[in-house]
Amino acid sequence: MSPMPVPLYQAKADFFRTLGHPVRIRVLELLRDGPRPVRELLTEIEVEASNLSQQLAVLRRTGLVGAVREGGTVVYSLATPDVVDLLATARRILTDMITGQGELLAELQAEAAE
Amino acid sequence: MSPMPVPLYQAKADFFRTLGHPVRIRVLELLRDGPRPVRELLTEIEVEASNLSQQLAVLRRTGLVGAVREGGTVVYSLATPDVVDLLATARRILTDMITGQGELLAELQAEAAE
DNA sequence: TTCGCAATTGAAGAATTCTTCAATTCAGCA
DNA sequence: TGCTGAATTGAAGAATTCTTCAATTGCGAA
Repeated sequence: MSPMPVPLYQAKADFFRTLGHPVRIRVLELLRDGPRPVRELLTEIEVEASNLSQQLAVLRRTGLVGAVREGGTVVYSLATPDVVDLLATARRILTDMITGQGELLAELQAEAAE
Repeated sequence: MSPMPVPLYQAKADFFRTLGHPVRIRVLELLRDGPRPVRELLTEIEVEASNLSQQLAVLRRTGLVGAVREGGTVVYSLATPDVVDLLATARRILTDMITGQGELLAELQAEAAE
């Protein structure tokens, strides 16, 4: 059983880390439905333009999104549709965990009522 | 079209952020194959005991893993098997993205062939 | 009890990431 | 040319996360 080469889990961690920001999550979810110009992302995400640009830059560096200039605007899109699967799986896990907490809460309440 | 409630993408971001650390990734991948005592994780992951404990605490708080004390040792396990899907999807995306950067690609393929 | 091992905790400084501001680039148009 | 709106960039301080150390807890054996 060979040990996992060192740089690999670092790469995986870096990858997940780029997803670990609310604005970047929002961008990816908006791009699920197709390419969008920055201007449009900006109207849906309440954040300063320069901040959005910073987060878009992070996503670009990681290679999760691509950007194309079209005249005066820049249009962003997902680099791979797999991202959609990832977000869906994450949501499922989150749902499970919240449900689990709900059950736990219910148990605690039932217990307290005895 | 109602906007996504604010705390939700924050929750998603927090979730991904807990995955954004090489030691935590390693732990989750080791737990894929079943529950393991801390002592055993420690032999496979080269890190100080207190550091591993800190990272395990992060995973516990997020609810991704569970811990049970068995005598002198503590055994960890995945809280939900969905985590396995998430890691697999992430690997697929990484594979897509780094095609052309030989080293990492080879490692990913070797891992997939296990 | 007391010792020893396994694991965790709290806290401090180091390192990284975020947010914001000012300045800059780029394209289109008067 | 110069002006405007769109988007990006660089840099600084603020905020968060990491690593490490020392101290502590829990449990079984002597």
